[in-house]
Amino acid sequence: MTPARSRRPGAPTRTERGIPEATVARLPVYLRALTALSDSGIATASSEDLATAAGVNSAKLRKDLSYLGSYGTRGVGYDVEYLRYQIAREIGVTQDWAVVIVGIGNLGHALANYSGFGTRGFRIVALLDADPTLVGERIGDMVVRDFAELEEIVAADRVSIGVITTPAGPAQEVCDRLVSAGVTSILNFAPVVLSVPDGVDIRKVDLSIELQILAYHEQRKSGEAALPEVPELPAMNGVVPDLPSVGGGVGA
Amino acid sequence: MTPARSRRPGAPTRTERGIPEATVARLPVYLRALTALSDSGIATASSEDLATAAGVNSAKLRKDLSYLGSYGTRGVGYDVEYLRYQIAREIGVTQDWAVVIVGIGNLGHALANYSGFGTRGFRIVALLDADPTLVGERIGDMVVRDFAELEEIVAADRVSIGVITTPAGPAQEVCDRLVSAGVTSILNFAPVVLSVPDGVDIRKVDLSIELQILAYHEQRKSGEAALPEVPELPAMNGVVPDLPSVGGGVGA
DNA sequence: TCGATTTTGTTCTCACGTTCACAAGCTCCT
DNA sequence: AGGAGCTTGTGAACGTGAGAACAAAATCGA
Repeated sequence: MTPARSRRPGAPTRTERGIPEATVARLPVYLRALTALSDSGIATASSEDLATAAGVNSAKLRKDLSYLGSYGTRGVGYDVEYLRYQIAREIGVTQDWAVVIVGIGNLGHALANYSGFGTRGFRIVALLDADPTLVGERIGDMVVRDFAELEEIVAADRVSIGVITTPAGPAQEVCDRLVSAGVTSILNFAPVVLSVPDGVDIRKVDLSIELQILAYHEQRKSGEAALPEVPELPAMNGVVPDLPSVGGGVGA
Repeated sequence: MTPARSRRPGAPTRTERGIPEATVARLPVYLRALTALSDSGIATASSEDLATAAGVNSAKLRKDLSYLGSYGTRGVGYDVEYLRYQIAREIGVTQDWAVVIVGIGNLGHALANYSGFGTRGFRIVALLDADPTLVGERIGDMVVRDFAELEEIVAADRVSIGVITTPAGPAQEVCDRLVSAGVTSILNFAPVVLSVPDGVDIRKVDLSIELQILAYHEQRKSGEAALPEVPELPAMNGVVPDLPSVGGGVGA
């Protein structure tokens, strides 16, 4: 029936021109590596060179790039400038994305000052906070505005990306406001699980989770199998060894 | 030959009591969810309740927990306090981990002020910077010290975790110093790929990469298939459309 | 022009991760 | 005491990701 239904059993389920998520997450790394090579005046690089610069192995890199198209030349390698442009275009950083930052505490401050937001392609159009004592403060060449102006700003500047740097408490409410104002991508630094409707993308950066993952591995390095030995079922209805309020961090 | 070599073909390759990496990354999330439930005075929770609080599905949660042992009760659920303690112990946050932060720019500042480092279990023992104009500055109840004192501090306080918040330039050098001083886990905020010897764990938090991943998905939302159309092979040895220095961000 | 050399693009296989579905086990009610 | 009703723990199926390996294509030298 379907003319060329070449869905082999083991083939990754991707929509037409869709790129696997794992690959998407690596494209920015390749982009940065290419930029570094370009700045060093290198015009052509093999997959091996690129892979080394990006910290992955070359087979993976070649496979990743193959999802974008055939941009290399066999026997030669990749043209650095050309590949850089193709990846940038695929990611979407050839155009500018308007970004708002909500929650101007320590972290919001740091991000606002982050020079050029680390990478071009993103333009901070507003710093917002609900605290009246913060509104009006100058940070770099921007002024903190009232969170109430959110909808207006999003509409005026076609903002599609919001960054949440509030404490955990108000984060969900802020998130809901962002979504209903029209923001469809959110980067969340607050230590909570946010729920968003379909169609809205959300990514999370969580400091204390990263540290805890490191701690897990650290624990099995020093003193192999030296977990604090504890009775297996000591206290189903009684006392549990004292535990400082781990994991509950609600502060920003 | 080998007595009980029960390596079934499809079984995940894990060493004795080793937990899959994907599961380890979720344990801190469960820990936080349990703490929230505990703070609400809830003593018992089903896998469904927990899964909702943690933002995952219940089958995954149950499987994750099963790697730790059988801590639930069929027909009832999990004792919140007890499970919380077991996870905390497994991760290693029942003990204190000494942490140094290197690079007291905007971000380092923010992390230093991060109340209780978001989560107990981690204790910042030093803020370090090589810039003499920063050394001596007070941040909260700490004073910025000279990076040259690193080795001394690591040895004195048994520091095993280092956080790098320098610009990209000095990051590898800082990393090398940390490693040779005895630090075996590193959390890197600098936008570079760091190389470390075996036995040292490294995790990376990269703001601009997160934004670029969001941009990728954003691009295929608005204007489906509306990638800027560009000739497929226009400029192997010629001009490439102008591209601001994307991905090269070296600022902190 | 032809073969040697290099390096990409792709196929194949295996490992890992997620989800379904259900038996095992616990509690509670009759 | 026994059965009904939940909920866990896990076996099995499925989907995604990683890496080895190789055929296809391009360059270069003779």
